[in-house]
Parts: sequence; C-alpha cells; structure tokens
Amino acid sequence: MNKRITSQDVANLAGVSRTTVSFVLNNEERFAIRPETAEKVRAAAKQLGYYPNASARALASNQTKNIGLIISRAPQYIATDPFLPQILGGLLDILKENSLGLLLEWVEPGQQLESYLELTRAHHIDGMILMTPRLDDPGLKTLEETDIPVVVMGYIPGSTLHSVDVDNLSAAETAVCHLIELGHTKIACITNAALPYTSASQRLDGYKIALQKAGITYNPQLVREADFDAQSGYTQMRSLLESNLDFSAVFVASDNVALGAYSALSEAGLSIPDDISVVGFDDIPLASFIQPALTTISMPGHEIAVQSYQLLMQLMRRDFPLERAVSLPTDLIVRQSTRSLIG
Amino acid sequence: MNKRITSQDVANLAGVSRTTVSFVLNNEERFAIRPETAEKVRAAAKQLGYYPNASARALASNQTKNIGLIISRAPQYIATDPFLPQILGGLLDILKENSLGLLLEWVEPGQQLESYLELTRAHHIDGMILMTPRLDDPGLKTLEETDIPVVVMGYIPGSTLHSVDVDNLSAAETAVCHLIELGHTKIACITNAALPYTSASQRLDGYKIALQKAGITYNPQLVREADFDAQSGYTQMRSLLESNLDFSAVFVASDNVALGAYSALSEAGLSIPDDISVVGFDDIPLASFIQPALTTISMPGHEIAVQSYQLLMQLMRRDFPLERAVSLPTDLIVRQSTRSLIG
DNA sequence: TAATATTACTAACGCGCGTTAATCGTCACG
DNA sequence: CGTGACGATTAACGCGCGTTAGTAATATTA
Repeated sequence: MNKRITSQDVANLAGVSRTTVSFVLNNEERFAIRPETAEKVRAAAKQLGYYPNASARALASNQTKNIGLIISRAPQYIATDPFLPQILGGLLDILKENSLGLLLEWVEPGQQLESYLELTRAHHIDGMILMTPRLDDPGLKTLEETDIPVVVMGYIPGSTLHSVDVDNLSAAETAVCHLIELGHTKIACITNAALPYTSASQRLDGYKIALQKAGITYNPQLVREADFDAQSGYTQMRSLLESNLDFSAVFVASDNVALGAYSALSEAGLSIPDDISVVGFDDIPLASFIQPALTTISMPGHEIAVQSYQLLMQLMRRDFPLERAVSLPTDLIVRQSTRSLIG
Repeated sequence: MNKRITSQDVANLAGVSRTTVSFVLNNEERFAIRPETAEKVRAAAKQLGYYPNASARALASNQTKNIGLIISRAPQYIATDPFLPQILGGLLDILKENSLGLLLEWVEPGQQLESYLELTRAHHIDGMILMTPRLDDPGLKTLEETDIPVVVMGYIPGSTLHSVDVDNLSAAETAVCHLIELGHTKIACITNAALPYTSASQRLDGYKIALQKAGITYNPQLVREADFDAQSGYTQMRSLLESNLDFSAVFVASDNVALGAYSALSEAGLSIPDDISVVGFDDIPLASFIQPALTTISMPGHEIAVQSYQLLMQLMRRDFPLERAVSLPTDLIVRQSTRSLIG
C-alpha cells in the first residue's frame, strides 16, 4: 500500500519543521531560509517523491489553482463543435504555463440559476470563463452580484460582467458587405444558433445593418436559424431552397453550419460560387480545405483564450482590469466560395 | 463581503449539530435521522444557500469527485482535433449525471514521466483517462506500478493498464479491404499521426495486413505519416503526388487529415473518386457533409467515452473489472469518395 | 556588558468537512 | 422500580497544509 507522503514526512527526513518545508517549497521570500537548509528540504522532497496535496492546500489557502470553463450548451452540441478545441488548446497552453488546472463543465440552458454558484463554491475553482452565453440566462444576473471572478466569452449587452469577444456585429456586417460589393443584393442568412445566444443575434444584426446601409430591404423570410451543427445548416439551407425565394448569396454565421449548407446546395445541383455565393464565420481549421475553400470571418480563437485568461487573472488578483469588455479584431478571409456578379 | 457559509451555520440555524447536518446532506442511511429533523436541516441549507466546500470535503473524505482527462499531445494539435469534442461531449454528459467533475490536462510528449503522478497526487482527481497514448511514453510503466485508477483510450500492447479502444487494426483492414474489393491494387496510405502514437501504427498495420491478404506487395514508398491536422494531410498527399508513383486509391487514417488530402487532390486537378478513391477514418461529424461525402470508418465516440467512464468507475470502486481491454466495434460507412474499378 | 536588532526556525491554530465513539433520552420488559 | 436495548444526536478527532505569532540563537549597537 502506497502510504501517502505528507510534508511532515519531508520535514522529518530533512530534520526541520513542517513549517520550514512549506516555506521552502512555496518559495516564501518573506522568511529567510538558509540556502543549505532549503537544499536539504528539496532533496528530501525529491527523495520521497513528495507532491503537496491539492485539496489540503486549497482548503488552507483558499485557492484551488483551478479555473472553470463553463459551456452553456447541451453535450450533443458540444460534440460537433469544431471551434471548441481551439479555445481549449489555447487555454490549456497558457494555464499549464501558469500551473493552473482547467475544470470543464456544461450547464443546461434552463437550470443555470444555481449552477454557477454551486460551481464556484462547491467545485474547486477560483474563477470561471463562460462560453456561449445566452441572453436569456437568468444566472448571469446572479453572477453579477457575487464577487466571483468571471469572464464571459461573448458580449452580453447591459451586463456588468467582464467579457472578451470579437465584434460580432461589425464582423458580420463586413461579411455581408463583401457580398454586396460583389454585386449581390438578394442575400439570405442562416444564423449560427438560436437567437438567445448572443453571438447569433449579434451576427444577425450585422447582417441587417449591412443590408440597411446598402439600401436593401430586410426580408425576414430569407433568414433561418441553425443550431450549431452541420446537420442544422443542411436542413435550413434546404428550407431556404424550398421556399423558392430568389437569392444569389447566403451569409452563414458559422463555418460548421455552412458545411451543411454546402451539402444541401450540392445536393440541389447548385454550384458554389457560380450559382450561390457563401460566406461563413469562424474560420475553422477545415475552412481552407473544403471545396470550394470557404470565404469566412476569422475568429482569433487562441487570442480569445489568452485574453480571457489574462482578464480572469486580473479579476482573481482583485486588480482593476483596464477594460471591462475586450474586443478582438476579426478578418475577412476571401477564398473561393464567393463570386462577383458584376462584369 | 459574502461571508462563507459553512455547515456550522446550517447547523446553528437548524438547531442541530454539524454532524447531523453532514448526515442529512450526505443521505447517510446508516444513522437514523428523524424525518422532521432532516427536513429542518434541508430547509436551513436552502435558506442559507449552503454549498459544501469541495476542498474540505475532498480532504476529509479523500475523494475529489473529479476525474482527469489527460491528452498527451501539444496544444496546437489539440486545437485542430474535430474528434475531441465528441469525447468531451460524451464524458461531460455522463459525468454530470453522476455529479463528477472533469479536469482537463495535457502533458507534453517528453515529460510525462512525473506528470502523471503529480496529476493525481497534486491535482484534485480520483482517477484518470489517458487520450492518444504513445508507445514510447515512459510514464505508462510508472502508472502501472501505482494503484491510481487509469483507463487508457487506446490500446497499448503489453501494458497492464485497462483500456477502451476500437480495434484499429481490423478497422483499417476493413477500410483497405473495401478498396481492394472495388478493384484497387495500388493503394497509398497516409497515417493519422506519427507512429509512436499507437492508433497510427495499428492502423498502418491494418493497411499492411489487408494488402498481404490480397497478395499485394507492400510498398513503403506509398506510405506517408501525417500529423493530426488537415495541413499535414495536404502536405503528405502532395508528397505522394509528386513522387510520381502510380496509385488509384488512398487510405487516410483520419478524416481530418483526409480533408487536407482532398484539398491537395483537387488542387492537382484530380477528381475524387473518379481519379482517386479515398477512405478516411473516424467519421467526424463533417464527413458526410463534404464533397464528395467521405467513405470512412465510424468511431463510436460517445460509446468510447461512456465505456471509459464505466471502466474507470469500477477501478475507482476497487471492483475487479470484468475486462481489461474493452474493444468497441466500428463500421465502414460507404459514401461517395470511393469508386469501383471493376466493370 | 547589557540592550537591541537580526536571522533562522518552530509551535500551534484554523481551513470546512467526514466520521467514530460516546452520550442522552425513551421505552419495553421483568 | 431498575435494567437493558434501542433510537437519535453530538463531541471530538483528523484529513494535509498555510500561516501568524513567537522563540532561540547570533550579531550589532550604546
């Protein structure tokens, strides 16, 4: 039986007190430890294979050294999200550098109410990052009233919570504007998700504004709501095609959804971009590899992760963060899925 | 300042002792608590918004109620993995049902040695699931010698660790066999990853065996090693094309990599499946939506997650698991990327 | 040389909870 | 009325660690 090795064991072996062990291993500069003593302690720790117990440390120090990534989306929608790994990769990278752990959770839309509190108090996290927030999430107000460090990936209008996001609205506007510049006037839209998701409604707003600025009348019949995955993109694109409405381009507010749309268009015998131009959103890794390569808006996934982390750290340190809402730039990546109607 | 609410507060409000509170909230059947007392306690807890502190509970009970998912791969390769979300979705789902948390970690290939031990002892996990293990991982032997509950997603020959995996070898064999049945004899192969990754070498072996059984001589020059992402698939497919070797089909041991291959083939003016047939592996969600829809091997991602969880739970309960290595079935999904040369 | 500062370390408490052993009724039985 | 059994509850310890207040030993100053 592998008996647990405690700091007391290290102390005994090194011939010092447990306090000294603690000071040495935590590099407590405030207390002067003679270098040779410190070395003795370190040697003993290594010899015994000592790893401080995280639970005990968390209890004593009131810091878990873990942060939580909370996804307010059901698992089946998590499973098909090709963007999630980018966030995870970025987050895992920077967290490891700083010796922090990442606790992943999902909360079902409907019982976020208590979830958030339980997550911080009950689970072992010092702060949390909220992915894909919903406008209709009642738990967000609760969170505002606590002093739990929270960063929202996505912008919530009117919320006092700190956030990191791209400017979805103007990015969408840019995307649609690109189509308009190419001469398209009849432009459909498939959202990335249901409208309570802030990113979905903001991208739809960008679509509307681009139309408006170009003097094109907004036609709600040309709009469909998808649901994160390619399957919903396929379904909604078919719905658009079956409506027999005339359009020469479609703005799909998610690459993943756009791939489903691709499939529906291909099945209908329509060519991209000859018959229909498509602009996506996210620039998922596969966007440049599909045929035709997808014109899209690039999301700085890694940067979003890094900025979220940094903002969260400031909050956890009780610094006054400089910005309440960090907004990151996006780029229009023009590839082969859009075509000019002019000339 | 939100003072922390402890079980003592609940006890005071309910007019009972802290012990009673603990018994009630943990549904301790062994001690008979009068129903009205239990109700008083529960009411007090609700009124105060009490959430037991996980660190303290972990320390006292020696159980963290968290499990770790360990990915032995660098973050940049995590970021482009479209299969990871399937595992995560499945795992998150079942873990939530059982009130467990999921701690995500990556270890860099090269310093797994101590990582694993530190992860369990230092971090807050009761057991761990290892993703994408490498044959050359020295830390695995260390793990075998401990009594830490570990489940490996992927099969490690000769290891005593418990594992859940598909039969990569025969699945790959099936895939290549499909090509052979269609009349292909000159079949190239692009692996999903470098060969130290067990899944990569096993799939390559399946490829070899299928050839052998069909009496086709194995030609190493027709084999390339990719590196998880589509970019590497593109690169390796170009390398194959530039070799000027003759082949009519290619087995790409990862859909993600296959998409890169698609791109290279398209760029070279070759048609799938008219000029080249392609079979992938994984059946990522997008496989059925790309053009042409990819013939591939379906991985039961959700089932892998569920089985891993169940096996891990048995180990954590110190049950004797019935099977040491769970092997899950795969299916060949024939779509449009393969074509018969016969007739 | 006595008083004070400095260095190097330690004793001891508390974090919030699970859990065992003990306590305090209460009731049945002889 | 005393004894034992049982049901309901609690006092008290320990989990492993961080940390404050303190001690002992040495160095510095008046």
